Amino acid sequence: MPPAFLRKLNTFAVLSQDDEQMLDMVTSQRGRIVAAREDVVRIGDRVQAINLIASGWACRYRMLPDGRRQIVSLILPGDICDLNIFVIQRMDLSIGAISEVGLREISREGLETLLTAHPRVRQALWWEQLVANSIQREWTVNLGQRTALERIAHLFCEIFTRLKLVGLTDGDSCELPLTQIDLGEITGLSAVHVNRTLQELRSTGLVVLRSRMLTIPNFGNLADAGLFDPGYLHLDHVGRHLDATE
Amino acid sequence: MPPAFLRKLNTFAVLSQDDEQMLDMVTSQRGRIVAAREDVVRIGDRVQAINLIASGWACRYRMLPDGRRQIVSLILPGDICDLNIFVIQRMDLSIGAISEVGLREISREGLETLLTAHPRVRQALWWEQLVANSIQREWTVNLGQRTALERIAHLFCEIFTRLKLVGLTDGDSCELPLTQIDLGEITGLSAVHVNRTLQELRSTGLVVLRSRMLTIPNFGNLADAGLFDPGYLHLDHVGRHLDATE
DNA sequence: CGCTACGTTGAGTGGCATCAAGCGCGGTGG
DNA sequence: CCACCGCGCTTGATGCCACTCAACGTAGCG
Repeated sequence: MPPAFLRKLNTFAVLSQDDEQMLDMVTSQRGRIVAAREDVVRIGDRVQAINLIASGWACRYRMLPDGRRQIVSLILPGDICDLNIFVIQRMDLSIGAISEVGLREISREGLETLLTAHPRVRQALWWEQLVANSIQREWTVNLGQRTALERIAHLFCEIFTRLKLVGLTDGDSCELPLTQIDLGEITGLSAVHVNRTLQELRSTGLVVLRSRMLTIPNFGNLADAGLFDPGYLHLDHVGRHLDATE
Repeated sequence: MPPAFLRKLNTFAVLSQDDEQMLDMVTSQRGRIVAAREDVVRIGDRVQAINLIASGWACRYRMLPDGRRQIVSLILPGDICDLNIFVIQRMDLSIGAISEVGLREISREGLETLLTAHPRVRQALWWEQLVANSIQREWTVNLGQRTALERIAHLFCEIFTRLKLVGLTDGDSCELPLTQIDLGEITGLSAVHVNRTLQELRSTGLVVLRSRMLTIPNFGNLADAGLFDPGYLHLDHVGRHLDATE
């Protein structure tokens, strides 16, 4: 199976073999492993390279002075940690590993080559950014307007859909390395209330959740419960060539 | 006084006279006026050009099927409605005018000229985007972690700071064309509770609010109340040349 | 086998929503 | 000119959703 990020970019533009080779070269120069619950980069760090998540889950988060913590976005396999970070000197928030994370680093020169000499890759990367922004806005809606149950249902729908895009689902199941505390910091709820809401989702058969594995027996039902409309993920754009692989 | 957007871009990069002339040309080709409470663009609309807000306030918002509405971001004078929208066919959310809005349209060709032939403008536009993303994340924190009073205090600090950047403050005052309903749809609170929270902010002297005018007698106090840390607005980057104008 | 992290459960509380009514003001038309 | 209306602001009463505090269960692990 192709790596997640290739699979993902390929859905946003039809890449040539040449494009893919260049991508492979640029992303296989340097990498590292970050243990679960460690920081990938910390707020204030000097920006060296762009990190691409090859495996594992990470998140962007911000702390308030009194210790409250908000996870502002999830970074799943194939996702890039902020392209536009190159115009910045220092990180303006921290990125933490949720599970063990495998990183690939993209150097400034490598990125510039991609952007200038590979227009289809450039297009795909623009899409990546656009979708990331759109997700960020949807989270605003989630936190501002939805009830606890809707928030969690919506989150699960989003996660499942994003993982499916990069081939990390298995039937109606996928991994879910988030603790209930994590879920609370994503949805703006207390861990206790997350627990009770999960029980409700379970008892109504909307989700099955055990040993870090999420199963969604009927996606439509969960989507209804979470008012999930996948439009903001812009899957409608997904490349024509997918017809061949699906 | 220079137009807001020029003033803003100039804080993100030092523009030459040539840069400014080109910007002026590109943005003065076409424009339109949108009345208060009308939509600037509607979800599903075909994307024609990039809109730049020359005057007035607008907002991006999303509706839920049952009528709930969330304002996901404020667009103030000098702000651009999504650069990366050119890779999209149709708008994925609506933009509404809060007060009467004066728009300038940037054509695809005009934008491409700017991005390729004017590196400093390109840099400034990247910054614009980066800051917009950062603001979006901060709103996630606001909705997820802060109390009603903190949310509104934080919002006021952000608005005042952003307006100050483009020269639209007057001492410790600025315009605030938002209704309490708008404030509720921004902060995820009911209009009734916004009202009561505003009274609390007023009675403690943190803000003065009357006839669409916001006054912040002591910015530090309000910032403390809202846990406002301006780092996410990246003002520290603001150009060296500002020394001359301030 | 104790430690730690995570999950679960119960009781009590409170922040914010909802419902409802009234007020003030500017706009509009008879 | 004034009655009328609509919109936004204000206030009170009531209730619920979600928080806090606290205790206990459970599983992985050194």
